[in-house]
Amino acid sequence: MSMAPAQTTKPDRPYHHGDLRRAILGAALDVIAAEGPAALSLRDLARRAGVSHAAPAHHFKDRTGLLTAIAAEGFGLLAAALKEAADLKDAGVRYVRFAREHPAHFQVMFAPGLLRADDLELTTGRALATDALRSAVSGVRAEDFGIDARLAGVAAWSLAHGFATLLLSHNLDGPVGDKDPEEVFRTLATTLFRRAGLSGTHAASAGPI
Amino acid sequence: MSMAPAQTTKPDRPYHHGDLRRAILGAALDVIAAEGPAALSLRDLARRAGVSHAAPAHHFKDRTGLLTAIAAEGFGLLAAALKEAADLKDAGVRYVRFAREHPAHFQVMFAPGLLRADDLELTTGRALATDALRSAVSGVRAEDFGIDARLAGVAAWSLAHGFATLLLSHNLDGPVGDKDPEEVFRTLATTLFRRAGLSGTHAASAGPI
DNA sequence: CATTCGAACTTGACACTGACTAGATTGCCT
DNA sequence: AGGCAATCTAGTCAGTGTCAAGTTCGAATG
Repeated sequence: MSMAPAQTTKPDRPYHHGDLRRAILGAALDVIAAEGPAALSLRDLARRAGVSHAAPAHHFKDRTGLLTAIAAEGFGLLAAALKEAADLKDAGVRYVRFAREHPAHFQVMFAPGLLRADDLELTTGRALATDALRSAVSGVRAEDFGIDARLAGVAAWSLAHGFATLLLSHNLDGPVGDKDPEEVFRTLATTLFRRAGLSGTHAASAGPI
Repeated sequence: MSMAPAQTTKPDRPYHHGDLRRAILGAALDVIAAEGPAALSLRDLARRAGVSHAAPAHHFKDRTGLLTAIAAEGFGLLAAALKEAADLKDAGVRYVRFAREHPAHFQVMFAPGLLRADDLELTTGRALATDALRSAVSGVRAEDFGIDARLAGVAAWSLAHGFATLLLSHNLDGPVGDKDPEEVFRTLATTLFRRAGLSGTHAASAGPI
């Protein structure tokens, strides 16, 4: 939201913006959160930052590059959030919280058609996040669940991802109402995973990471 | 571009295309399934159908109208598929199958930023689908599940939607591998919902949360 | 301190897109 | 047949992403 159009009398950023990359990213996140990735325009972002229309292209090669940078940053943030999860259920709650706190990142992260799939920062960020997710699942023992632990991870991920996605697309406004979504999800996950032996209480032997 | 005789070579569609609306829809579904909704261009669709660049605008007012029509059609198809579900788990399997068989519809249906929210066909289609989903959940009894039946619906929908979404975005290529996704989901749903009393058969009641 | 050098940014241009308008063509209906 | 409404064409306008070439500035180098 930087309101400074750099209108002269700005000795520290007369020509160079100073932190244009961050300014563009921030504006892009605002637009995406409000109107979706489709409504994003590089020229509009440049206008908001008070720079010329082609300035963004110097920091992000093109539109896809900007989206890819956002997705990579999102995976990094998600990995950091998941890394501190106590157990699988907590990881799910953190997943939902991440989607609510960073809706723009979340949307872009799972829109592969908008990203440069072979980007280095993106792939490493994604690897970090999947590692964090995998370690959260590591506390699950196959005999407790009845199926492959990998499948338990798929189940947990699907539940959290579906809940987060439906939440962001306003498809749960009715059922969830004004209740705290994270609390609703916690109830859901507890009920579904409890009797399946995934409550995480007795699986403390396998620490995180 | 094209000179005088233009398309010709098509005796059965000299001036009027015959079924341009369906042709545009079909081409749009192909493009979306292959490259996502962002890569969709009305002019490109017109080119594929061999008509002028403004012809699609008569059938769908604008780009948003086209996407909205696709979403409405998708909700209708989904409602039809869910209506024949035997129980909640079967409904989930059908949900996943729908996403795999109609990936373009599925993507657009849950991208509210691309749609005209107050469109009549869209809202009625969505109502049909949610009714079908609700009736699939109606077999669930609260005392069997430990929580509100409405929340059971949210859980089931989240699981199926998350699985389908991750599948379409190629995030489950590793875990699922070459196995049949619907079979994997059936296993997942069975394991998660069995002990929670949602298998479709009556299950033993148990203590609350 | 002066020079150079490269990164950050600007300017200008091109092809493309969605949206709008007016007009041409066609099939259908009475 | 005549007319009418749906269908499609053709032209235009503003907006967009991207490329190429210039311009400005900070900082390292001599």
